[in-house]
Amino acid sequence: MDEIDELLSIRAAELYYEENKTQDEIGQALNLTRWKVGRLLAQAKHRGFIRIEILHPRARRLPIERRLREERGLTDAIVVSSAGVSSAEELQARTAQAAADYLTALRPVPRTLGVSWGRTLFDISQHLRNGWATGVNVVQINGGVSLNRRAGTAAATAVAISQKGGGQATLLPSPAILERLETKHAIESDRVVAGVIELARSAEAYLFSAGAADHNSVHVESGYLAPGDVDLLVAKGAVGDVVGRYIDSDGNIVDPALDARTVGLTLDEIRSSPLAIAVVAGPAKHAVADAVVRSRLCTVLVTDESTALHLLDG
Amino acid sequence: MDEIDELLSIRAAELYYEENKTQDEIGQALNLTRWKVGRLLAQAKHRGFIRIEILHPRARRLPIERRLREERGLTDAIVVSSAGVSSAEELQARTAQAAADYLTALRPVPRTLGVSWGRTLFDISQHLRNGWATGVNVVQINGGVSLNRRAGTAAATAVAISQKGGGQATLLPSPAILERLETKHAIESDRVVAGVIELARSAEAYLFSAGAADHNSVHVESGYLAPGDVDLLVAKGAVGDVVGRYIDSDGNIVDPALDARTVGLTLDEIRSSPLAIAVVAGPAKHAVADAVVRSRLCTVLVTDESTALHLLDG
DNA sequence: CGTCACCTTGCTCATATGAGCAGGATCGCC
DNA sequence: GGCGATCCTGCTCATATGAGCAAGGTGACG
Repeated sequence: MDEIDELLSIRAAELYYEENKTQDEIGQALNLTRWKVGRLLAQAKHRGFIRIEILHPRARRLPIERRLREERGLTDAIVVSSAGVSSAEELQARTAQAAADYLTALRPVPRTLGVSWGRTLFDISQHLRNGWATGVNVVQINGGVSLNRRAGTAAATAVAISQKGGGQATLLPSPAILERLETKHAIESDRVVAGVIELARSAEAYLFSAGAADHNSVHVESGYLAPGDVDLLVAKGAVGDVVGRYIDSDGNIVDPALDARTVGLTLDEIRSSPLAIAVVAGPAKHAVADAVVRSRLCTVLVTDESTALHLLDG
Repeated sequence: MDEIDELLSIRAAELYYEENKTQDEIGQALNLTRWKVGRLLAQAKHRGFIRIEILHPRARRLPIERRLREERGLTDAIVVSSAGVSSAEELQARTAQAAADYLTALRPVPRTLGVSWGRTLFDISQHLRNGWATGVNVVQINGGVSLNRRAGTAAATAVAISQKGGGQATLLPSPAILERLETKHAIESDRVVAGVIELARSAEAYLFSAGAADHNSVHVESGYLAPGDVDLLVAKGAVGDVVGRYIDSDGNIVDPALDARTVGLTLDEIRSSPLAIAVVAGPAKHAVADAVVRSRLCTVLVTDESTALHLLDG
């Protein structure tokens, strides 16, 4: 295609897309046959001169979703558009909304849904509509009795999801991480706790997010880890955590001793589930998202466009 | 349009624009008739959810051009797209290219073209192709013997335009601004200078740019004005200059005394021309561009998208 | 509860567009 | 300059889309 044709294809595109002329009219205006105009427009599209964006908070990027499914072996992928996003909060909100939409549309409806907790999960619970399902019971899959004043968001999350879904919530009455291994064993042998974990193991689906390994982590905020602890984990290769368990870029546990003191389902238990929905968004979580997908921790990923593109780059 | 339809229109748009499905296929996928799908897509477009951009250095914004013609009374307007522009230089280059294109396509071909000088005009001269016209003579319309080492760009500009257009250049051998009024009168009464100005008055078309009233001005760079002089002009309301004459936002001469010492056509002489092409681009020139268009100094404007939108906002 | 105005829906029909093909131009190669 | 391969052009025909219309549904109001 020479320069003259390239220019013509731009003129044609202007008339077609901005002025809503027919290819025939454009042909008359530019002294071309309408077939030539059609070919010029096809060329312009093919060469990437035409960009079509859908500007809407609920817009998704289907081609990227397909690539994620095909190239990264996911059962399903939901990628929200970043077009026109102004703030990180907006991106988070869009992703949470998309996750809520996905849950709502999920068939068959899981009778029991295992959930983690955190900012993302809380947002999802808030975006779910009342009556999004009927009879969906929720069970926590990792410890989450918070040590600080924001105590209760973990519980509130599970309760909101279950109530809006017309079911019951079963909370895991345990801290996320215990200081001593013995305490962890003791708690796990508690009849109630053991029962909840057993129920969690039998859940038909899991819904969880991932945290970045930095000082903004909910584990730091909740007091389970000190900022210095996180630094140590990062030094050992941690990129983030899933259900409280810190992993490296290959999805392996970074610190087995710490992991042994963490209450909840193991990563392998989640990995073996036929339906594990991970919701991960934001630039800070690119690395964890990659680890989660690489190590097949999830079968379904809900994320934003730029995170998705990051996954596909690798 | 309720929320459910809005969402459907987004889903439909994704399938239509990103997945290239037919409206019929979309209908099957979403359980709608194809007519409903067509209406949803029309709604999505109408509501501004669909943005189509032409990404190309030569792309223009025809709807904005039309608005400029209709709302600001221009004979013609050329607006280059800002989509995908990374640097100010790129914007300047695009605009210069568009101006060169406009000149090349201009019919009837002007026998004599009056030009000003400056960075923009130089860029235009460089973007013109050899043989862009045959027999176009060029005459300078304002003084421009530069006082510094970059002397010669003014002359080079006029010569390049005329040579590539198969004609002769007539230079105005005078400084842009003189220090004393008497000197200005003396120069103007010089037979050669008077002849050139007479020729300039008879030009069939004018091509000029406008400068912002700031320290980057070519007048400062060339030594005709000191930075402090510009500050004074700004204090008097100057927004920029056209052919060396500083104007306020209404297009009026800001400093009559200074203006009297400026050699070249007057603004009214340019204003009375049936074809006066102004080329003005860049955020710094929004104010001058507005003054130029408001005071009808030009009949044709070549500019960039954001400047054009600025003009239409007022 | 009836009536009317308005909006939505699913259609028919005209138009716009894309696929595929045959003839003709263009180019490299000898 | 001859020859074949390739690309380009303008066509026919099938398909996709938008305009306009009549029927049905909805809601406001008496």
